[in-house]
Amino acid sequence: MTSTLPAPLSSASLVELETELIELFVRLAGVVGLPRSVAEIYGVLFASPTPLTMDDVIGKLHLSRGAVSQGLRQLRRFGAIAPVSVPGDRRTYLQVEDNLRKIAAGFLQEQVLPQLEDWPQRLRRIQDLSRDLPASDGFPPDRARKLDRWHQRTRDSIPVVLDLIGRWE
Amino acid sequence: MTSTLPAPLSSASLVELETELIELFVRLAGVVGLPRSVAEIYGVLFASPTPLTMDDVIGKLHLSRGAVSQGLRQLRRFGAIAPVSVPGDRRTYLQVEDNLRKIAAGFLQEQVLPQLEDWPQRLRRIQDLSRDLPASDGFPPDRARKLDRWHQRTRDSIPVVLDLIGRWE
DNA sequence: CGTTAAGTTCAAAATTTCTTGAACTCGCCC
DNA sequence: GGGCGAGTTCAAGAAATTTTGAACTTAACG
Repeated sequence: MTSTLPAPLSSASLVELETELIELFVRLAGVVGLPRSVAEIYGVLFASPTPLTMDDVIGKLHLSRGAVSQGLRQLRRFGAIAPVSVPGDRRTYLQVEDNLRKIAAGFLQEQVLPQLEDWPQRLRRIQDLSRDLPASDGFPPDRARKLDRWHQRTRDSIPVVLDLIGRWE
Repeated sequence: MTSTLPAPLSSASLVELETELIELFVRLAGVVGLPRSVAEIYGVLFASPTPLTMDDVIGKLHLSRGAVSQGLRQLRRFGAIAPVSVPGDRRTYLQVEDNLRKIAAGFLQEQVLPQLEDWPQRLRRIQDLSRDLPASDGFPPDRARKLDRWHQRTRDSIPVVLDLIGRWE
């Protein structure tokens, strides 16, 4: 166990269980397009029964301080980890969130929705252009309508999916 | 409109509508981690009322023959486009699939599920390791169980999600 | 205040991923 | 069979992404 409060500066390497967990999360991260380092960090924190400091994490992985700092930021951004403070200790301890619904919701909110934000304007523009076009030149008008539906249905589905995931743990 | 049957070798560039559609799909591709070129190809095909040949696509995009060939392969692999043959014409024409359910299903099947395939073995291994570990050394056993549930729920949810999407178009 | 430790930032290096283009395969037609 | 056009492959190059590490910021403490 690493980092009791006076911080033993442990640089213990990974035990096999940690390695396996990390490998699992690395695969998962691949699916959603997150870098390996982020998965490794999450894996280390997931394997630990107690919150760890940044230096604990660095000690366990072959990653620089900078990489860990940025990885932690990403994980915090979508709520996959939470900072914990311990009175009388300057350092910030990191604790995993292991409620998948919360993580998924954060991920959607922070990494997916921003990408879909300007769809309405773009779709309107596409509708306009397709109307102004010589009908013979043939962008099929049902395609424009179809895109609209894709957008609406995507937006409508997100809460449903979150609700679905919400029934999980 | 490009490529009537005797193939006019048109190298027309993109009209604005095409540019806008492509930009839309490029964003979408970003969300699911597909390269820009794949999105561009899909955009060109989506904009066209009739199926196009590979050379039509090359003529419209700044992409080499090789890149287009590989991009088309990816799109075919998960059913986002379909090859069409025209009697008396050696070339293969490409037609978009614009049914989102089919595309999503193909994508899950080909790009996501393979990544989750070995979870059962990995999870069993993790369970074993965590049992063999000094309990004091503290991988919380509920975490191992939680991972199991993540896996089960993920598998169970895929059909539900596909069904949800299935109600769309 | 000045010192120090924790954590962040960012330009440059390393790595990974994508694209190019020329060589190759395949099947059709004469 | 030989030639040709359509399409694929893959090693090398280009581009994008990730990581490093040293300089910087911030805030706690004496």
